Amino acid sequence: MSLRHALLGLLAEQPASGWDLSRRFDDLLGSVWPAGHPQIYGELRRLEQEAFIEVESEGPRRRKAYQVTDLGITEVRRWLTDVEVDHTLRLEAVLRSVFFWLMTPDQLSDHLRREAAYYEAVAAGYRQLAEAKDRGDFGHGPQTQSVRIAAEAGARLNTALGEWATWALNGPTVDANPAEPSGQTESSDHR
Amino acid sequence: MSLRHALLGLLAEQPASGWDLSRRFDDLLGSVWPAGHPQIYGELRRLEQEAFIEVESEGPRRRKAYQVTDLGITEVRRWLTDVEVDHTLRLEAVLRSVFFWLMTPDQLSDHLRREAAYYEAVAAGYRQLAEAKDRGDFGHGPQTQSVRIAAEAGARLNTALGEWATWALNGPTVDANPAEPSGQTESSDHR
DNA sequence: TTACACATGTAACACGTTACATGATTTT
DNA sequence: AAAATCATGTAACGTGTTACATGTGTAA
Repeated sequence: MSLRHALLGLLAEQPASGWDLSRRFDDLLGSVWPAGHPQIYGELRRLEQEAFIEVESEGPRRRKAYQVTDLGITEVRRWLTDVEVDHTLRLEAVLRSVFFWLMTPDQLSDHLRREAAYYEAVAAGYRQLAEAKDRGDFGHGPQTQSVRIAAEAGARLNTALGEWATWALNGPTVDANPAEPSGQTESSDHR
Repeated sequence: MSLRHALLGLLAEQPASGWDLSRRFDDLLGSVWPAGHPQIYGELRRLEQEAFIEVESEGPRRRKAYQVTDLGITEVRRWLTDVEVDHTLRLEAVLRSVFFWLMTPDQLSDHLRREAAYYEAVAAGYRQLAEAKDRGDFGHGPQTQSVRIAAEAGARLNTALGEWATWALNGPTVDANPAEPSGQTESSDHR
């Protein structure tokens, strides 16, 4: 039940309509938490009923902007501090890897090359976003900083996946060294 | 619709019952693709109806072991080679980071420390598994090798997340260097 | 005036989780 | 004899996706 808290969190920044929120999910959050507009509108209706949000204004073409109530703010904060993080992750790419032995070597290397390229491109996108934030292109408010942290995750995760695909491509059996030379995390390693 | 293909893939290794498959998801795949037993039994029924699998044997306490049919093998292979990978990922931890600004500095650093510890522990587990595979504790068959690759992903991803949390803890603003200096790609997109 | 972006919603379906129910075999 | 584990399933619910439906304001 993260969607409702995500919506509350976004509304804590500034009032927004279902449309706006839908956009923000597509642009920003979509890559870690996809949400289609039907789900968003539905959740907004429920959040309003439960008094976590209220209509702030009504605009042109029947746009309705919502804002969080105090109750809503309290609720996001409670979620952030008191509710255990759900660490479940869903990664089809890794699931598939368990079945790589069913592919021919040619199919597999083709696949891995595509994957590596994909992840590197995505990682580059996040790195650009991170740099823009660091340059101050979006100000230096606390919200911007939070997004900066999220972008860092996007960069690091996709970089890791790209490197993983490349590693797998070069035949892990040939290369005898394990997952990461053991040891603790030094700052920026690899690459 | 990855569950059915995952089931076919697991059955391609060896015949197994719903119970066995449920266990393998819990132990092995659960961390990248969770599936409860009700879903598994349901999917098995459908797979049997569609002739992708068939009952191999019936054991004690009405255990039913299934095996893949040729049609089933063809279907997993088709999935692996012809169906685009769904790159959607779902990571509550990263979603939350967008709302870190709603937490007090104390709450946040406490949170990040826990997160870092969690990911490091999980990463260590995967590294152990990887080492065991490399030592040949499970033989050197192609299936083992695929699992080795999956374990590598688990190690790398969780290491990356642990490092991310540590990085975030040390105040990203203070540390001026971006996500990873390396190459810059032309105005890249992400999504 | 036509097309496009804005804006909201419903309905049907697919997927996933939790709770409940049942019973057989093995271990203590 | 009781408890634990093996083993399968149903029902209800919650979440997420796709397709469909509708209409408004703005720019070409």
